[in-house]
Amino acid sequence: MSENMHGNRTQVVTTRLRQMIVAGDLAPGQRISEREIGEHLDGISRTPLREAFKILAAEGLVTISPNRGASVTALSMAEVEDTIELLVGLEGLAAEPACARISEQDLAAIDELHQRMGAAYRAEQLMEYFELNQAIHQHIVDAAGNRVLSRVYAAECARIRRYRYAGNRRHERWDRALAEHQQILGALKARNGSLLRELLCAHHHNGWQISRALVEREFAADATVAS
Amino acid sequence: MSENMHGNRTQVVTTRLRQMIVAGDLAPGQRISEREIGEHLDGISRTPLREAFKILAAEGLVTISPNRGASVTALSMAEVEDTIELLVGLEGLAAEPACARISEQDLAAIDELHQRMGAAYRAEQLMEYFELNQAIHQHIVDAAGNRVLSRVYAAECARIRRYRYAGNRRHERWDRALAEHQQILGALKARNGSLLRELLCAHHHNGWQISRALVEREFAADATVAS
DNA sequence: TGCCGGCAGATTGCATGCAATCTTTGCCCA
DNA sequence: TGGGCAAAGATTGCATGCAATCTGCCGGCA
Repeated sequence: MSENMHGNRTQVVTTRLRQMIVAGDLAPGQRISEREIGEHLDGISRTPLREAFKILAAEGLVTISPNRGASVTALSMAEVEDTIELLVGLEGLAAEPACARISEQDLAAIDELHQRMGAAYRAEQLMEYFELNQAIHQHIVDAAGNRVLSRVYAAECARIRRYRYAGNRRHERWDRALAEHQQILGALKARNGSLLRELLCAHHHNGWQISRALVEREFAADATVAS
Repeated sequence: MSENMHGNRTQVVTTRLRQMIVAGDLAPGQRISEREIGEHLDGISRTPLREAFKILAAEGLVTISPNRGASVTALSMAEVEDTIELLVGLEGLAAEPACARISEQDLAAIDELHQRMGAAYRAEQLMEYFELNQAIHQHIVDAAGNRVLSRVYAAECARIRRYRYAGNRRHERWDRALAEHQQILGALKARNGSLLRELLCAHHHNGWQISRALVEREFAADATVAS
């Protein structure tokens, strides 16, 4: 099956490492030894691995220290908050054009995601719920039709994904978040840009208030491990 | 002086290549052969070069095609416009917090940049004027105190720097731009965030109207070369 | 003349070897 | 016993070699 493997080892390991970091399989701050991870990933050699590290470093997912190699980037609380503030701002920028430009087809697609998120909520499937939630927000941003905005939004989401996920472990807020999403969808369908912007902003504000404590606890745990 | 060169070749060539691309020494679309550029840059070997390419690709400055190597990313007009729209949006996001948080020291620093930009205008030094202009906008964004916002803004600026520069070749608008900057500085000093946001938005809108034709001509020229 | 197949040169993708640097261990001495 | 130093082992940084792929050219054929 995998006979012809010339030309995409770097690509493959970059994607796998990115997934592992974003999903939290590798803990923040954890050192990644070239040889060690290489043997763990199909016995890949060091060259494509090193290239993957450089890419992920440019994305902010790993940090490279000279002569000391790569480690999973450990963000500070301040950095996570700055990033979330930016993400909210970006969604705000997307709101008006998204309302103006979104197609019926994309509206239906988001609607379906919303339905599936509701199902995940009822089944109490955390991961599924979380990913659908993220997907909905990404789709709204995409609807604005600005490729660069979409790319930046996706990249910054990935960078802090692990931390936000930690902040969603408790589902106390899920029902309220669902209701807010319902409103958001309504504003989008009504093509009311300014309302959509306010709803999105409030949605994140509410969400972050709850998540924050959990994320802080996560930070404390990481600090313990790291010491 | 440069005896001990172990451990930063990748870093060095990445920086040099980035400068060359951003400044336009390498034309958009131009293929970059590993061996060729390696010999041109101190006879560096291919390994650090390839790592540099991966980094610059992640930044969007070069494009890597499988088995065909790296080339300077050639942006479409739409991509440049999307990026500028995003940059304006980001400045808009920065306006309020910048007004709220900027220190007298940073205000003075921006003021000095503004003075120097005026001097460059009178001396008709295009490059100097352009760079000071960019620096002022970056400082305003930085003043908002959101590191992530600053980083994203800087990265996207770099990506389209070459195109914007092309749009500034004519200095018909320089005097008006200077006057607008004066107003912008005033709003910042008065800590009037909403006014600052509007001024910034109008400033870019005006500027882009003028630049656009020149950038389009540049595109036409590039297309001719590329064909 | 125009098109297609295939061969040769060039180029990229990856593995590996060597040198420089870092880390750890263990010894010596106070 | 504790601190400091040195040497060995481990790890990264880079150069280079080889295999896979691409590009361009040339001859053959319709």
